[in-house]
Amino acid sequence: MNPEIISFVKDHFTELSEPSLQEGIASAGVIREFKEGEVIMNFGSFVKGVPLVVKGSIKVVREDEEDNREVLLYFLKAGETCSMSFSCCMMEKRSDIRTTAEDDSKIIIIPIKYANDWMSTYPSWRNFVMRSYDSRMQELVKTLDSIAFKKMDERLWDYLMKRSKAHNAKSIHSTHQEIANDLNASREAISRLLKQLEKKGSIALERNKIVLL
Amino acid sequence: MNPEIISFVKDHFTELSEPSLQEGIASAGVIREFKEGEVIMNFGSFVKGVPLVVKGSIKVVREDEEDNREVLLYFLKAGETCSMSFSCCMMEKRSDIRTTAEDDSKIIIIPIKYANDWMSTYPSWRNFVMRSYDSRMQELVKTLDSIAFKKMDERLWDYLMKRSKAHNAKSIHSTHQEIANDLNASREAISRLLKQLEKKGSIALERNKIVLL
DNA sequence: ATTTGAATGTGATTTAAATCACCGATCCTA
DNA sequence: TAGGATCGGTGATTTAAATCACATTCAAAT
Repeated sequence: MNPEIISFVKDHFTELSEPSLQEGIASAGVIREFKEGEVIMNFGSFVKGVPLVVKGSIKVVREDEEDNREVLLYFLKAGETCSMSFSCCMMEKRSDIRTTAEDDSKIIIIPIKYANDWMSTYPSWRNFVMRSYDSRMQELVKTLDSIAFKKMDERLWDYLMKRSKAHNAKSIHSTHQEIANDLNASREAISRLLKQLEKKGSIALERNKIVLL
Repeated sequence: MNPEIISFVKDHFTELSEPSLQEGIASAGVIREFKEGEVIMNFGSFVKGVPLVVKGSIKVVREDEEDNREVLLYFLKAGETCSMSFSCCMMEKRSDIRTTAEDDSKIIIIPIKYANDWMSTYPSWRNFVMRSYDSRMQELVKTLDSIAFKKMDERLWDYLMKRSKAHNAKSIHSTHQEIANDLNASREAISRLLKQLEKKGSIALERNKIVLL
């Protein structure tokens, strides 16, 4: 039983307000920390538990079956959980996603057994899980929209906004190539569009860094 | 209490095997039928219950916020449920999708209250719901992959396969324009690609109809 | 301080698909 | 059966982005 966990839950998961559930999380949960860039879970690995993010920002991507190209699914920040992982461990199947820490991050891992039991015992847990499924689903559909309908310039802008939100900072630390990968675009196209944004005065470009204005 | 429902459940939802759950579904559920092309649920409407598909094929699409373009999300067939609807009614919010009957279809509607209660009482129901969330999620991600990585010819072929599977038939009854809408492409492009497929001997083209060979 | 490799900038070319502009064929209905 | 509407076919043009081919800039290591 880890009292630190209780305060994390109170801070970031207000919905999970039953004291006995909070105690359950504090007893069953394990805190894990990841450095920026560190891979939390890779393709093909078994998921040992449900992750509750308490600090930082997690990037969730999926790898294409044929090629080894990636699709960015979404970012997770404090107060959120990964529904994909959730269903993975419910179904006891291998992960088809990869999660990496975008920033230094802290996560509470809830072993499957508890996550599952609580679905019947705690309405608030059940609700939390359902709500989280729902919002992940919404995210996915929005991403779909975006890829289907929008042109690169708008997608890039949306992406910069999303990342800035996930980090809660106005500067984004990565190379044009990395951004191009996330958007499934060419590095040149991204460089040119970023230049345009810079000319418009929306951003400032530095090496390995983009500052939103 | 409707004995017809029990047999539908036994036939198509084998996972839901507890007799008391089956009886619950038979008591609480309402059978609704829809003709081909009929709109089952529209954008913005409140979702009154969870739909279990027992016959036919349901098309689930989402409308873009800005333009009024549509994205095809997936097809549902007998034995499946719409997670989107599920979360909609759990959250008691308006639908952001539209579902239409692709074929003449039959659906059992489970009122929210029961669908929700059963989450705690019946592990098999809970599992069914979770599994369904999972597979819808998978579908979405696959669609995402497809839009992000594949070229029109391949997407078209996948689409034809998917529709043929959903209908369980080797002929597809729609116009090139309708297919173009689903794939978010131009009618001309689809016509040309279909012609190519015909030349390769994969399909035969008729007015309003495509036959897979 | 010089090298070396990664990050970025930029022009030229190619490509998939959208768009535009029209055609004829087929169906429906008055 | 005549006439409009819908469906499908096809060429020409335009467009967004990928790709190719470099040049430049920067930062860190030798």
